[in-house]
Amino acid sequence: METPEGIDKTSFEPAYMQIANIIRQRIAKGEYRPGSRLPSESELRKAYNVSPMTIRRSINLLLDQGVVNTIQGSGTFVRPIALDAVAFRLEEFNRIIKDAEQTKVKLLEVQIERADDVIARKLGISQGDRTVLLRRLILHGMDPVLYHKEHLIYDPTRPIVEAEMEVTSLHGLIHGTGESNLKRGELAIEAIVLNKEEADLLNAPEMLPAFRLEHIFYDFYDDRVSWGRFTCRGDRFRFTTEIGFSGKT
Amino acid sequence: METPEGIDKTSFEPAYMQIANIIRQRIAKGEYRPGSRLPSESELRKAYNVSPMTIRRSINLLLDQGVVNTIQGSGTFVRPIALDAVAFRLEEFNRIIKDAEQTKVKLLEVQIERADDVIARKLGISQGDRTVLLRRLILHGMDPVLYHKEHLIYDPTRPIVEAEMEVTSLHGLIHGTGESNLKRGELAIEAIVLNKEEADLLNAPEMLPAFRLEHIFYDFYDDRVSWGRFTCRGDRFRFTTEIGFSGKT
DNA sequence: AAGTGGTCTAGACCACTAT
DNA sequence: TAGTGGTCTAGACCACTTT
Repeated sequence: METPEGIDKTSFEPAYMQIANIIRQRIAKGEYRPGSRLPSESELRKAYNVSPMTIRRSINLLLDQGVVNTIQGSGTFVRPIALDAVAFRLEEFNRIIKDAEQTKVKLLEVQIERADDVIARKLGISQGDRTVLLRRLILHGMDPVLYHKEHLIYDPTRPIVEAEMEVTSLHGLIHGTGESNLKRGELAIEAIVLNKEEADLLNAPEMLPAFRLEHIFYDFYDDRVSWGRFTCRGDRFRFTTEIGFSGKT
Repeated sequence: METPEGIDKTSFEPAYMQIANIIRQRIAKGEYRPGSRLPSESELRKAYNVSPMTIRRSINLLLDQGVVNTIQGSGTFVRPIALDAVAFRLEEFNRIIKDAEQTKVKLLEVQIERADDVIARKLGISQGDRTVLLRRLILHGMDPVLYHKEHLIYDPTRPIVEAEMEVTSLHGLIHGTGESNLKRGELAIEAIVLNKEEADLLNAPEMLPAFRLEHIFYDFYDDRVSWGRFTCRGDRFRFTTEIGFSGKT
């Protein structure tokens, strides 16, 4: 039995969130151990003096966050930390850009180019078809941090300037502002060493370890629109994340 | 106004999930466009003939999945795809291991070692303190795919075998089975080139681009327990993910 | 049979936004 | 002021697991 732990019903923070946070903190403190069963929903309901649906939402929150596991008819269990739950977010990657005033995008090249075999295959078009080649350098202060090379399928009905604004305006793409004609995308991160072109632009030694983020975007007809790659120095960047029970949201 | 779109209340799939899926499919079809407003909750409630809480759960689901955005008092809006929502999951990394029968873990070394300056700093102990060094090779068939080097803080009250089983049993760690004394961890992915030790073990050329996954784990006293790194060939592995509206869950 | 999680109802009240 | 999302109640019924 729990002490009717005080949740503040007048607070800005909704009850279900307060309860979820309290439970998470109790796990972090070691009161509820990984692998063990939480008090049942009806016990929790009495302890916090709320309705079933509210306790349900708390548990659902913790479930979504991967903090607990539920087995119907059996109970709710604290989930031990596991590597297969780990996710690396691209936010980190974007902090470079988010900086705003410090960050400038330099357009190195905009050009119509005939697709070679690689580009044709990646974009699902025929060799020799026209594409728009875009090359950009993202600078942080005077420092080049990100090199972006992208091929758009050339659409004669859409002027290049507009295509550039809409599809590849970095800010829009990264932070998802405004309307978009893109339905979905596929992304991949590779470990590489810089080639000469990339090394020159990033002001780095050739053969330096680096990350390459490859992307393909599709429109609402499921046709490919763009293929491209971001490259960044491996010695100036790492993807980081945390798992487990840290107390707060 | 919507046609009272049929949701099957006798189905295995709960109503709130059916509705969320229908809405997601409508977005994928282009019926609801990115940036535009969804029908209001009361409209949806009438259209699907369910109670407010049920429609609420559907919207909450889509919210959690990053499919929509809500603005109180204004409406629910379809979220344009954005790179800052992208997450790369380590599942991919683990598929290598999950394969089970094909996969074998070869323990190369277990040894007590005095901490040098790097290890001491990483584990928050003093130089010269004892640690347990573990070196493992994960093989897929005959093929070495992953090299793991880990340092545990030496705990004289816990025999090495047990420490090895508990803290670093790879299966437990990765899939989160059983009980665990680990509270949280910090992880980072670096782009590197293989050093001689790694190249030899992974049967790869030195200087090959590679990923390194560094990890630190903490116990419930917030003391560091283990520091280690997984290394894998960059030419045999990439992290992949998708964003956007693909229709299904 | 008793206890557990899972879904759902039909309202209520509140906070916020648009007009 | 009317419409929107956000929270919450107090029950009901179901499916499942444990004993």
